[in-house]
Amino acid sequence: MRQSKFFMPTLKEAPADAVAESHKLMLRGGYIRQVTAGVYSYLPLGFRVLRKAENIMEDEMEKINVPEMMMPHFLPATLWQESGRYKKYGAEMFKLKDRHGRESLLGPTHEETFTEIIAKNLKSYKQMPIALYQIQTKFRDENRPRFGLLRGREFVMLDAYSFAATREQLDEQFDDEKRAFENVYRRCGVTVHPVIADSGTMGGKNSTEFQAPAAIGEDTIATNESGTYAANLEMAKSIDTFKQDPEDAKELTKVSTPGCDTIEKLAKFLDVPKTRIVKGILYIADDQKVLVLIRGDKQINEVKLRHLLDADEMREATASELKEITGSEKGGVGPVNADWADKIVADDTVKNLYNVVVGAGETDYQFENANLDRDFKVDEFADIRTANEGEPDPVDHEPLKFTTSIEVGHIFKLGTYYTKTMGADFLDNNGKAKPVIMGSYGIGVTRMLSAVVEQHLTNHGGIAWPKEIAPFSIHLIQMKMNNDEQTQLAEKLEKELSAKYDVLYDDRKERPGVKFNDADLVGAPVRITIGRKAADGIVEVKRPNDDKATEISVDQLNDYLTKELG
RNA sequence: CGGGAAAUGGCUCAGUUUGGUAGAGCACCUGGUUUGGGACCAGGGGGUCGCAGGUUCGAAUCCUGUUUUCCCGACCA
Repeated sequence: MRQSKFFMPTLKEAPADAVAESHKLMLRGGYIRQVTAGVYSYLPLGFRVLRKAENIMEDEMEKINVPEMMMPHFLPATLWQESGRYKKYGAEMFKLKDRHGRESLLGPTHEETFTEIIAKNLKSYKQMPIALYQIQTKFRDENRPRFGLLRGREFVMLDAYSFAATREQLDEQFDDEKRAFENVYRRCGVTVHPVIADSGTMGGKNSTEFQAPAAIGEDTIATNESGTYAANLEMAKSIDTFKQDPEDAKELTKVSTPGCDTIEKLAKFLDVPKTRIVKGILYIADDQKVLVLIRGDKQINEVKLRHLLDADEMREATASELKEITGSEKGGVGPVNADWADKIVADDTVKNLYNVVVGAGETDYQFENANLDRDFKVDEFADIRTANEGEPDPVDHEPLKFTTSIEVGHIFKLGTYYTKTMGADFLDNNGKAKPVIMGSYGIGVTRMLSAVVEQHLTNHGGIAWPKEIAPFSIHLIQMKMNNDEQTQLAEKLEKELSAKYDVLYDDRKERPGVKFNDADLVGAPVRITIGRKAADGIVEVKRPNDDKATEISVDQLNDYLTKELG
């Protein structure tokens, strides 16, 4: 490809809107341009990278015998009403009406569509196990799109769905997909950690996210040193090392604590450690009033809490609800005489505490010396706290380390939720009808590109693309366009190398600085410069992270390229 | 959805406090000089200052509304 014909609008300065390095570089390099919030055009350079990533995915799916197909973007609401997700998905879904007033939507994901096609066309256990996938644009009306391709309202996703007659088949399919995904990430040059994840309110087991550590990730993962434990922070478990020495129960005493509406202030005012305070927070979970208790030094993890309560909708009570229901404002809410609560749940850290401070059910008042069972009751104990960095992991008891990361994939054993609700049955070998067992596997393709760039920034303000997804393998740069020897050599090399590699030949009449800076943004694994010594058959080669170029004779070029590019 | 910030030429930004009819650098066009890490000189084109009202002799600037974008948080099978 001749660069003079290649549309690659580079920018000297990044638009002020861009914050993430990957976003800035993709804008500056002319990979993408924003059309509206969370929606991007893929310019030729970006499109080449996208295509290469997709090709790798297609290759890996082919290897595990999963065929590609394509579902429509435009879907009828009826399909989603069947599964019950039309309402549940809520504001996140782009909804629209056609001229007849029929409700429709732009697909945010395709469980329903795939399940339906299986429900109608797969009838026997003999046809299973089988899996299908597509690579396709998804639409989600995100509340807050951000960081370029990281969270878009329109994005490309690979979504695969497996259909099995038995659990064993599902397990095998799951392992195949997992292996295929790991191959995809490896070939795309993304470092990922498979972590234990939340499978959401639709259920599902073995929920595994592929998390790519990066500076601008939206998630936090907790890992241990030896790699035996890795979990999304919203699911991470840790061991609580705090132990309070047993004490005799003292008399319950009400004390005034003016203005103490946080644990911080309260601990200071009463001069007690936070571990001697139990905080109470009111949650509204599917219209139930749930008082949640946790030791003062810990934070509630709402994902764990939601799982415990098995709630579809759950939120913290508003300030006015709090006052109305408990009679106290923030800080004074506690479990003693909390008859208003439909349920009281507590984190495990609330066990084995003696003479603690709890809210007295009255603004600015606390009880001291409260004791479990004597002064208040708990309906259920569970781990509902957020793990802290440095706490021992639950497997090998090593300190947990937190890392921000990008969720570039999510796989899990979906089970029979969709097949049951949508009637996807098959006959087993006894002629008995059973629901098909599903698995669901997704890669955020465009998001993954952000992750690749975040993980491959160079010291020179450019990108070092992994060779398999680099937009070009070789960037051939001619220094002086009016030098015949250089032109001859460049055109010869362009022709020869193009037979084996993707070559971008910079034939523009630009100054060297301009060409080199653009080359840093293109980020090809090998840059070949044709300059002064062209007549002697000597060129220069450089990789994105090399500080200097190396002179090499044209005869040696093939060996060098084979070594670098294969 | 809650909080914050911003919108002036393709990009980065100044001008807004104190109203007087729009500017710089980069980019672009022409000519010339240059040519190994975003050149220099000269000349030139391009903006009804997000939009709509209002105040005023006069609004980028003041007021009201509105739209859009970004950041933090919540949300995100």
